[in-house]
Amino acid sequence: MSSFLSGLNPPQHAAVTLPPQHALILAGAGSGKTRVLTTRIAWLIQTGQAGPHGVLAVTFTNKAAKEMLTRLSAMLPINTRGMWIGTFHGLCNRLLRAHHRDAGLPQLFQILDSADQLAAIKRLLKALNVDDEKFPPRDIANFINGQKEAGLRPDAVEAWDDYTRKRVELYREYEAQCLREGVVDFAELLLRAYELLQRNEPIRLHYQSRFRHILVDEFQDTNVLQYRWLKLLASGGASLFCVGDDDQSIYAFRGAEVGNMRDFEREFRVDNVIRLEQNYRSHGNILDAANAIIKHNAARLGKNLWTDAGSGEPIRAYEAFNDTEEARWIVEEIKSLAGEGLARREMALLYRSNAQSRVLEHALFSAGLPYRVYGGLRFFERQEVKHALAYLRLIANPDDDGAFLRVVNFPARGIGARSIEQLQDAAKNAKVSLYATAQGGGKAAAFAALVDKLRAATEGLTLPETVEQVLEISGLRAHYRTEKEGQDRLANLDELVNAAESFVAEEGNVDAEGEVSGDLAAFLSHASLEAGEHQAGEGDDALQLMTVHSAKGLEFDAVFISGLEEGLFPHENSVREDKGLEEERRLMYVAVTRARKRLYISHAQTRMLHGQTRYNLPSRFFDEIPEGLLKWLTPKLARGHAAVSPRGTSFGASPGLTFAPRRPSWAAPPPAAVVRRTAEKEAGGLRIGQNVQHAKFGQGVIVNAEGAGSDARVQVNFGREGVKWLALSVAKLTPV
DNA sequence: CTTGCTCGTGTTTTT
DNA sequence: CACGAGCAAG
Repeated sequence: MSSFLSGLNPPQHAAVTLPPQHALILAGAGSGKTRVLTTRIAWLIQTGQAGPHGVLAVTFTNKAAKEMLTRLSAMLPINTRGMWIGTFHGLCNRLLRAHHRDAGLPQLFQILDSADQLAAIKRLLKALNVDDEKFPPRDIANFINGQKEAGLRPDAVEAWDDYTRKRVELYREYEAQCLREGVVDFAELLLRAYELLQRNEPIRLHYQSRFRHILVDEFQDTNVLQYRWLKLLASGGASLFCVGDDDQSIYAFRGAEVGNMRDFEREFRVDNVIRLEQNYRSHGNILDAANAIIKHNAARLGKNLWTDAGSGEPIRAYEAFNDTEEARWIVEEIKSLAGEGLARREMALLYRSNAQSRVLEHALFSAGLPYRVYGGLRFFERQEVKHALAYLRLIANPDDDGAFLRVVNFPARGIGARSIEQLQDAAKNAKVSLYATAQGGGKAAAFAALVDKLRAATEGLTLPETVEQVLEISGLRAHYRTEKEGQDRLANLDELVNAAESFVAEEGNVDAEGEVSGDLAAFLSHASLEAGEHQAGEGDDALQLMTVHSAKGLEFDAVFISGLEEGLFPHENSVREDKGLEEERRLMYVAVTRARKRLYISHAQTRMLHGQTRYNLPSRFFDEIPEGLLKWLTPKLARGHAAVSPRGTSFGASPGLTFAPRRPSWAAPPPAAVVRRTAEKEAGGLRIGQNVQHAKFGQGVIVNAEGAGSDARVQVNFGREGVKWLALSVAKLTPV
């Protein structure tokens, strides 16, 4: 019958053609998860079991949602416009726009991204005279988001100590401020949409009877509130089809609850748990390594990936002297892969944290290798773009104090800190917005008039024209034209006009009503929710750089995982938390399973971090990969626990001897300054950077030293055992 | 009011 | 190192 069913393997076929009922699909990496999801939707529609508008499909990223829509329209001759396929945040936004009155929101409410939220909290603390040392804005933001993700409003939060009571009070004040200004943050989108459905029976019944089939992608990433949201929608008799992989749960830090998978199975009495374990992506060695790594985790639902592809190449491992040298090696390997005919866009360079991209980018840039960085500062997060958006937000909603403050004096128009403070006091007393207060008089009145002028001048214009007018009238263009480093910023402002153009041109973005104000609101939502992955050069053949987190869901022929060091990956902050290490390991699992044919893993002995040199041990993840799968490209130095150094002198035979630098012959010599610094820190014959063995703590690396003679002490980083100060006269340290 | 400087502090991952 | 906050001079 349907051609799109052919080619599915038995479990995939079973999942796609399951009769309408609750189902949990445990889909391993590369097992055809997205294909199953989209084919399921196509099958439901083609067999007449559902109409396009009776399906709700939820993803976590815009990329995944877009992918699903693309594949769906390739399979079925239907118009996917108007189908409810999107991210949790996107769908909730849609829901709240449609029912803004019932949700208690202004029609043109604005969405705060995390940076906007942080700024709003800082502003709140200042207004309430709260000490931001005692209550760091970041912590407050985390606290508020955490409560919202658990579905708790301030009244519902239990506070047992003064500190928490104060934070709850701030939460309450923050809510009031947001409501006053007509803005909502990310978590608020979800909570408010949930409450709307919960409290408003007609609306709830409407959507419950409309969506008979609810499909969820990356179910392991759902938080408590998202799961409740799904349950609420499904409680009218719809069937919930959840696809997930507990081994790829890497968002616990932002509230994701893997336990939702077990809860779902129990609460919905799911008797259809289907496992997709055949991997179509990676060669055998890569898959074996991934399986071996994830086996070290205790809390798993259990699943073992297999492939009928050959074992392929071994995994290449490399030990670099420092981060720069690691980057240099990666560049060489990439050049040679390109020489073999591999496209650059099929190669990815992954790292644990964004800060690591600098060194790598530098090396790539010097080598003239085209590359593209994902994440980092995105288009809609750039300051000049945010300024422009702030003006647009003020047109849509002049009560948006956050937007007001951002641009009231940008470009500079003589409204300084003092005037703003007065304005804020007046606004607070009158309980109105800054814009309303500004209309009173003074220099600020000129700004309020500017906002009015913008609104009048853009009345009836199309969205791109509106943006164009705002850039001119606000003086942003003029400002950046005079600034010497303003060329890139000007280009970005032009790009914003383009973005508005393509936004309008894109199918489904313009509502049937077609009002400009509606367009503007939709565009601003788009800017907040989709911070702008569409960057220039998307189609170019460029090497892909990104964090492991943002690599989830992607695949490449060749993958480099860099910076595999204790403290970095696994990250030191995670090792302290009890469930943290398992999440790091899942992260490693995700990283490894991105590779189709070639996998390269590397670490550096020393690395610059926070402006100082850090000495890290190789990551434990090296040890968790069976040796037979690895091919070390560097001599086996002091690696692993039983390693024996090929060079150097036995400490016991000649105590007090200064050892030869551990720097291998193939590495470039360190700069003179480093040598000098090293010499200064010499103590008891051991050097900073020296690897040592301790009877109890195992292997470590000396990171600091002080004293001399019998008082000599060294500080040793034992990796997972921690960093310790040891007296040389007492501790037995053997160089390795 | 603006600009430019110093100082101190700090980063895991993101919809 | 790099950014933000805080302060002194134009």
